[in-house]
Amino acid sequence: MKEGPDIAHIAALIGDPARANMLTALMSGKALTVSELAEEAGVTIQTASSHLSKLDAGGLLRPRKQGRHKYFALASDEVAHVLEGLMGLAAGSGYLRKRTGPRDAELRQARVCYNHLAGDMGTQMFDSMIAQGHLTLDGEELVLTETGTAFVADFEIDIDGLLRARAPVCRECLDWSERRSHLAGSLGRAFLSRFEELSWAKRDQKTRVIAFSQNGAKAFNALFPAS
Amino acid sequence: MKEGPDIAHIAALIGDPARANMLTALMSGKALTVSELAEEAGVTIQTASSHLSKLDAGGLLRPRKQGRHKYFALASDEVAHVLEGLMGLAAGSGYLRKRTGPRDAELRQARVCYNHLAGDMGTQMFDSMIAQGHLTLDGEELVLTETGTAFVADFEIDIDGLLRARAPVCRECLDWSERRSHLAGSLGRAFLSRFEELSWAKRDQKTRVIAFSQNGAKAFNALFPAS
DNA sequence: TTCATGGTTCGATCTTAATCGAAGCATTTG
DNA sequence: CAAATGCTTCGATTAAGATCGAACCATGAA
Repeated sequence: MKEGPDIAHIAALIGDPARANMLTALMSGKALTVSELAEEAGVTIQTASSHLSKLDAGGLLRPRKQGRHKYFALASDEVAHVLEGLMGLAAGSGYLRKRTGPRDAELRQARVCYNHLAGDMGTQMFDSMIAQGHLTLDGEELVLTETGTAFVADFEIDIDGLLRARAPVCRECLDWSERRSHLAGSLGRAFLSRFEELSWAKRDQKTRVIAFSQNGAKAFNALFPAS
Repeated sequence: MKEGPDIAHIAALIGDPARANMLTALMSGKALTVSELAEEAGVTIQTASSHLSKLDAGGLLRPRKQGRHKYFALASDEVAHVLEGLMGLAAGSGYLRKRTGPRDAELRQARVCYNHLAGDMGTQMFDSMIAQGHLTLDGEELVLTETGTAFVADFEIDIDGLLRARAPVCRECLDWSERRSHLAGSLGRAFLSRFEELSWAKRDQKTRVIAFSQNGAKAFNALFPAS
């Protein structure tokens, strides 16, 4: 009589108010730090840490370390889907949660992050490459597919040179404004310098802002269409 | 911080092992009495009664009194849908209550999910109907096409009656074992009872297994060929 | 190096709620 | 009517786990 998945364990994970608040906050799709999630849930950081490791052990979260921060996001669409279903059951009409307020508009749109493109356009490029099948997530590792390699070569980036070098070619980097992934690694850097080479974009050395020309932005959007 | 639907409360309801067992038992679609559910959950009748009134208060159940018996069934397709989703998450993270045995294989192949067909054969039926153009996905919504209506009527299902009723006819339901959609809604239920009517299949009353006869399976495969 | 910051681990406390015995209703049957 | 059955309510016990202070670890900055 006791066959099948242990639904009680998973439901109990979601069933604690503090954890439910955290999960709800993560429904935005953004990754949040431990302290931010503690704040959202209204508990201390120790408590939040304990909750988050439980949620992680239950497979509901996808943690990523970056520097001395630890970011958490929902593990998959399925998790979000179940949470949505639960909200429906809870007879939910409009549930609104405050989003991170808009900061400096230019910095948010496009800026330099370790020599690669970050900000709104960075995440757009990343998402688009995933959607087009140029990049794919193999577990924790980000890999360039066959079509991706062709795509990059077509853009006149010396992909063979990058591959020969020992540095990691593709890396995910979490965006501080968007809280979503963008492309880092040697390929990320190559893309940015190619944009500059083509005069699509120009960096401001003092502010980290990247200014795209009108034509550059148009070309960029053609190459990396937003879904 | 108390605005919006209280997902923690409803998840906590599902999160107790005894209650989860009861809900899982009700996934068969049958209405069960308090004592049967107590047996299923492995608790005394008093305890079961307490659990059931909580589940009812949470809107997860639909109780019906009949003489001195009280029957409980799941409140809606949505509830069943969320439960299946939770099973998917639990199965994905490897939290199985029991290891995969012979019974498990049967469950994967064909089982009852709130009175409709789930498991391998459920997804096969769903995929086949999509492939044949009987069903189509209009955005988020699943709709029965013109040829689909004819197909269903041809199978001697009272489609007009279903359409007149207010309940949703076609719904997607995500399968926890297959991780794919199968057909739910009143049409899904009609199909399963028609299979039983034709003696193609028979449900096991204790488990959720659906056993197809040899001829039944043959006829099923002819009607819903796997791509 | 030292300091500051973000996160984790440990231990003790305390709240919540699951559980069941016993008694109380309600309905059917004899 | 009384007896039997199915379920609910009450109360006391008990076990689980949420919480936070304090100490600790790791990373980045000065």
